[in-house]
Amino acid sequence: MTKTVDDAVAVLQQNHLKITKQRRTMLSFLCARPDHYTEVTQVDAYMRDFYPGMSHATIYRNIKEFEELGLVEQQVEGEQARVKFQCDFANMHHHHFICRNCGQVTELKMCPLDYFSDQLPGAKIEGHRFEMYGLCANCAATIEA
Amino acid sequence: MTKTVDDAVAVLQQNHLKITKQRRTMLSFLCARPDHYTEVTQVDAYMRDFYPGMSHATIYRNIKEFEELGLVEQQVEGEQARVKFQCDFANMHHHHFICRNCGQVTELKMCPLDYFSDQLPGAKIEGHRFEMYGLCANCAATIEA
DNA sequence: CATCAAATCGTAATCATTACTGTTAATAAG
DNA sequence: CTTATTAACAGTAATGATTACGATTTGATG
Repeated sequence: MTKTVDDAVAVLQQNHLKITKQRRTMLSFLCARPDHYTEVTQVDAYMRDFYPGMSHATIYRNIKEFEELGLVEQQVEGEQARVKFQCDFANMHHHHFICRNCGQVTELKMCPLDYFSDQLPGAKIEGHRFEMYGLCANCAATIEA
Repeated sequence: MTKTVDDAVAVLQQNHLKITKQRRTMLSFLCARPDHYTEVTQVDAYMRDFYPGMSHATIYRNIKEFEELGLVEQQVEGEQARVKFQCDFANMHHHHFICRNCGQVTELKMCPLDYFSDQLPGAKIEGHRFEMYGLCANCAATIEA
């Protein structure tokens, strides 16, 4: 079920987007960090190191396009945005637990929406956001020691 | 239980912060918009209109201080930050449903954390974020018509 | 290979937020 | 009430992420 760079490139093709070496490198970079949100500024720094003189605009535009295709997930929380390779393009609805130490993402099953919708009679619920953070089991064990 | 500007000012006093006319005006502005998140840029615009030549820094600094005292709630979602007068300084744990049309905030009872903690054995959950948005009952009825 | 639209570059703009420094004014003590 | 102290403020300018734009390059297609 976990997708690879080639899977992502195939999606680009299917949508008549051009396969450039920059895009391939970006996807490769993101794909190498599965289950981790990476700060967009770090993606930017890496790309501009890899392709000296690469434009900021290109990087941000590509992230936006990748997101529209479901290849990555973006999160705009506070200061700067973060982005994560979407290992499962199927776009299943899910929520995340994010470890503040190692950055690992755990997908949660079940959605809290079910428990709340009956508190809002008449309202039309269009979306929601749910996220948990802390220390994953590994880091919790390590740090406590 | 709903707090007023004077209650907020009292908190400033208790914490040995000075009561300036700027701060009073800010709190008054925010207090007049209960259950609504206001964009910080709008607070900024209003204050600089009220006190021509007022400094951006003062406004942002005050919001941060108000937040530390629990007088307001801040939300940094995407583009610009939003802020809301905290009618209940008691800092009870709760979540929000936010109407995208009128901006009304409904506080939700019950916290989804309970339903998820057992999915993360060993992890140390330090925080979470939950939010729902859409149309409140009033707006849903009006817009549908 | 030739074509053409899509991607990219490179520069500069935008815009929210913050640093910094000298000045003002709220508070508490006399 | 007067004064001393120091937080709060004004004003200017910086920062830093993100985007606009015009010129150039390059991937896809035949």
